[in-house]
Amino acid sequence: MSRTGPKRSESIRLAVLNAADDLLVERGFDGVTIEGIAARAGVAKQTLYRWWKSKVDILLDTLSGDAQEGLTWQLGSGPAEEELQRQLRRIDDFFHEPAGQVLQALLGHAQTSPATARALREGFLREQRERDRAGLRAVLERHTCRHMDDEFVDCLLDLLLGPLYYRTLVSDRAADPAMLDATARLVLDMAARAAQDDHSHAGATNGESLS
Amino acid sequence: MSRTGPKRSESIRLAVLNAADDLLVERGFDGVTIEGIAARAGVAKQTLYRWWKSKVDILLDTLSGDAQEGLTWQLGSGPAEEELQRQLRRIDDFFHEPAGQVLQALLGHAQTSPATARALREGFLREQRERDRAGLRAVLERHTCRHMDDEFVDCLLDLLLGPLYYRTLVSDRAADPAMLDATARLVLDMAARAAQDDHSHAGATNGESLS
Amino acid sequence: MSRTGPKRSESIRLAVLNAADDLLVERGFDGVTIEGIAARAGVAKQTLYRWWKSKVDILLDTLSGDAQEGLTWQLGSGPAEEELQRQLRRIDDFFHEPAGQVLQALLGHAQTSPATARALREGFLREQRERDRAGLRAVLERHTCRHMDDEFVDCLLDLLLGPLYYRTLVSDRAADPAMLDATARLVLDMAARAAQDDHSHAGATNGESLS
Amino acid sequence: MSRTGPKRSESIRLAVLNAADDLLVERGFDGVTIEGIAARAGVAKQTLYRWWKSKVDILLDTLSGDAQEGLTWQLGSGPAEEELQRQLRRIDDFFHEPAGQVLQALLGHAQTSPATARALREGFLREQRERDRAGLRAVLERHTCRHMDDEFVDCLLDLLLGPLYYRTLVSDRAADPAMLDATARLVLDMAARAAQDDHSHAGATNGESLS
DNA sequence: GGGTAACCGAGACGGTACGTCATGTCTTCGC
DNA sequence: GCGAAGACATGACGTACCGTCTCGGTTACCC
Repeated sequence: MSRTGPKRSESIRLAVLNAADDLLVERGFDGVTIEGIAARAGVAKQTLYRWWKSKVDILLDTLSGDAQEGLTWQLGSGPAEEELQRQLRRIDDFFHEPAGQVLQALLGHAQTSPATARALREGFLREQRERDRAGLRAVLERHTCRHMDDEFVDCLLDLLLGPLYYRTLVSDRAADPAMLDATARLVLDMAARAAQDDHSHAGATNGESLS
Repeated sequence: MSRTGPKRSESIRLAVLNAADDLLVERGFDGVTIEGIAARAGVAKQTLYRWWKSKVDILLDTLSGDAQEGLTWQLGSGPAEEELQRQLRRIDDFFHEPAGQVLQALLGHAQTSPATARALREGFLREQRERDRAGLRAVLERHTCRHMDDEFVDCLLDLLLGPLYYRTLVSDRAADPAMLDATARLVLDMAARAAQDDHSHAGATNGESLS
Repeated sequence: MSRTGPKRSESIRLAVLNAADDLLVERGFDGVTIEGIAARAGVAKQTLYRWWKSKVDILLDTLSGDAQEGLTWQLGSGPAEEELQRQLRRIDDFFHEPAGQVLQALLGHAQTSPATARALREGFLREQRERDRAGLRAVLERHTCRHMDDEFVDCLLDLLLGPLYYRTLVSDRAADPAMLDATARLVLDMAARAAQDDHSHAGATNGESLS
Repeated sequence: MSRTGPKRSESIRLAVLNAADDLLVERGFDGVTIEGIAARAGVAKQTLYRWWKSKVDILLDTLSGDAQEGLTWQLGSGPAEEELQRQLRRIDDFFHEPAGQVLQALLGHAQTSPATARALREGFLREQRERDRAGLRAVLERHTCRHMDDEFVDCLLDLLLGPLYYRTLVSDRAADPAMLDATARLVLDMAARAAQDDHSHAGATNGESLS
């Protein structure tokens, strides 16, 4: 006894996501309004409220489509250091694309909106963390010929991504290629060192392996 | 031709800053409104507009007073590693205080407001960077017995602070003490390595010294 | 070339009329909405639009069924004055029944909606006027033993019903029995007087017979 | 400790009342919307909500200014019958003026809105009743040389005005001059008769004097 | 009995107006 | 003449219905 009646219009969904995206790029986060999206998408406000809880919800929806590809690890066969550097540059580039600006705006809003923070972290950021973990692990394991457990990879990810995000979100100084390269190298060094320590205590916890 | 009449009331200024601070903690950034501040401070809206350009301007004003102390380097005589770790923990703690929440909120708003970004960076963040640079340089120079030029210290600062800010702003996972310690150690390692390289090419640029 | 398929459901029609009636009594005219009727009757909006043009149309439909009986003249064999008084009280009672509230609401709406006014007058009110005319004429002719022409009866009807409707629609003071009785008596007096005049000029127009 | 700040703008008040009046005449009661009034008066919605509770409240406000004059008794020195007839015609004319349409619309709305009904009756209608009572009493007392108590005059007012209002609100047949004249005469007759009865029982109640 | 209409519930959709809230400017008055 | 109180135009908010439309599912008639 499934429900009857017309089905949700996919074309409307896309029009809305595009309108939101466009407005964000053109006018910034505060320039994105429900009324503006509705007007630009040629859609009734009620239609927005029917399918999304808020404008943040709409922007989150644009992320799932657009951001994935821009942040995916494209692994090659080069040296580990190059691979990491390449990925850092991809992330840096991503923040200059529309999808990246959406992410940046949402990260900004998340600082003051617990609901946004929660939604972002449990949704996009969790998935992205998984992609990043897999990507970094692949690089590290090929580099060190060792298995890396999740906690350790997570920690290295923080070290790897932290400086780049810091510059992007806090300093807004263009991410310095040299600094990115240094970051990549430090992380590899640390992984290598940990791998050596691994001979004796394989199952070492994150905390111990760092000390 | 100096102006006459009553002078700006300092007590009003403080009442306003406190009201803004309180509202931010209680209701978040969007809960801070000009009208709300005026009502809570028992002050007319026009008085706010007379002395501040916007609510962001008010919050920036609270930073200058409150945030400085919370983020100042309190140098001791311990090993460099401990000094850095201590400072990282201080920063981490700071973000849980009201002043830290103001900074976090402003950083968030800066993601989508160029005006806020500019004001924040040219004001508070620039000064804070100077304090951080001086603090870190002092630790490093005592540790390595070498002079460090600004660009290099800046780069190390990004590496030192990046992961902590990343966790705070992006992941919101409580900053892991082990990770903070690892960060501190990596930065010291890198500084030490650079100091050794320094024998031959003292004036090396940032980029070269990292390669 | 007769059509095929299921026929209009009478049970739905009744459910709709009842729902409309109930809503009107419970929530007043503005509380009667197409959506509300549909929901309460367990019916799709489209079904309403298929059979009725508007909510006013629905309410008009309830009148034809319910109001007729409440306003019918039940002639007895008593003195004319009592007959008229009885009928005035029946009308007064009617306005306190649900059907009477529907009529009152529609009369109200008709003040500002030409379409409603037209529909009401060409439908229910015209029929009611005919019933009233027949009823009053019967009473008067038995009382005066004279034929009354339509125009004169209509005029007397206005005099008879006017004060009651005025109180109901304008003053909302409970219709005073004494006033109703006085009204009835005045109308009879006037009819009697007109009947005397009638000896000489039988075909006198309404206007003349009143002067 | 009186309040300070700018005072309510009278020009805005008038602009609003005029806009409401105009819209009512042009587009009918449902065509009068808060947004429409605001737009036409060149005023913010908030300003309307500041001073009036609803659009009905605005229309009620227009009545106090405009309707008074149109419905005032202008007593002359002619025979009582002429005086009453003249007043009835004035009322009839009034309903074709804008102010009369406002009253008609509000009377209509009052049928289904207890709040409107209450406001209208406790405000405009009560005052109008007092004017009418004074006017009719003046005519009757000059005519009969007797004092009339309020209840009796009220009752005669219902008889006098009822047919006219009935035609206006219910039938919408143009008010027939002959009928108006007959109404006036009947009321005078009744007053005269009551005046004769008055010799014996001066303080008779309304009910008794009618029986 | 199988088409073939129409009926019917459900509800998506573009709209209009609602009443509320905060904005930033302007005006008035009291100290 | 400063500063409070607050009126004002503006514009987005989220809600409620409007009237139209598109779906499936279900009758009921007709061949």
